[in-house]
Amino acid sequence: MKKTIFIFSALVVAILILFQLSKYRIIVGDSSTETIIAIIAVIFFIIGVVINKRVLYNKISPSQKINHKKIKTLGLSKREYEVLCLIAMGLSNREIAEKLFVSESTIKTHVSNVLAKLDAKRRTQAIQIAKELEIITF
Amino acid sequence: MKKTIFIFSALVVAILILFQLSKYRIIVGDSSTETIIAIIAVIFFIIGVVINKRVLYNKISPSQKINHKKIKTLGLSKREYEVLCLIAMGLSNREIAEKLFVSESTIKTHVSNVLAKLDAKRRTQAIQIAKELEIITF
DNA sequence: ATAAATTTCATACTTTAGTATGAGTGCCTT
DNA sequence: AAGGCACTCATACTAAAGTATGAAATTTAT
Repeated sequence: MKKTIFIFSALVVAILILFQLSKYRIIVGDSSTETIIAIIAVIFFIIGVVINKRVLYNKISPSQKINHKKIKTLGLSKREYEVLCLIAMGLSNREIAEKLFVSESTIKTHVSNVLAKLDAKRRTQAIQIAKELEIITF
Repeated sequence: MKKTIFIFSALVVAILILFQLSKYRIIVGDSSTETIIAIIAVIFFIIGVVINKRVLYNKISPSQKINHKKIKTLGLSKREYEVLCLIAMGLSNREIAEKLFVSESTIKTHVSNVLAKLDAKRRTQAIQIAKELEIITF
């Protein structure tokens, strides 16, 4: 947020400088009006692109970012969340167990807890719910 | 593609008209230079935003659109694809059966076919693969 | 340091999921 | 009309997934 304010302030200053510069040059007459207008046009075109990219990025990115607060609200532990991510990657309980160097029954316990906390009946439903809650990415 | 060409042509024409107009007005002197520069700046700013939005849209949208060609390539039938979508929504075989008014064994057959065609071992893996192949949306 | 939470594991069981096989029906195409 | 394809269904399995309970070890917090 601080970055945005800084960038916008810098932009405003740049614009003011540009206007003064263009005014001075026109009066002095050491450059043609068309050139100055063209430069301003290009600069504002670029500003438009940059600002729009920033706005669109903020619109799109939230759905791709993980909501850490919600994970805490749900009471998901570190390990449980880890298991949830591996479920979403399409791994079986055995594969998850091997990946985390624990027994399959441990994973089953974690999965059961995850399902209960997400209020899901199946792991496929858990994936769907976790996605809607923005606690996992795709 | 035709639309893009048309819009760009229209933009170029608009720009040319603007330049001529500004030149004329400056000579005639019925408007201040700052005003004209400001108008041009605003217009180019808007053009920058619009063009950037168009470019970004084309970059983002492909990942959100369904690749119908790939569905055909995989040999997925209408019904099988339907079942795949319901799997991705987190439904169980029984729930899918109820939703499509067929028996659970029918769904099992479809699921088996889907898994074979997607080269998946589990339904969760099928979701992941289908997503990567861009045949389902999230 | 002690309580609370997390992680681990096991056993026993129930429920889904997934496979294999065979078969009937309807639709479209050649 | 006959063959191919998609859809349907059933039976009989095997393999996972998920539940319940209890318990020990470890970590974290108060």
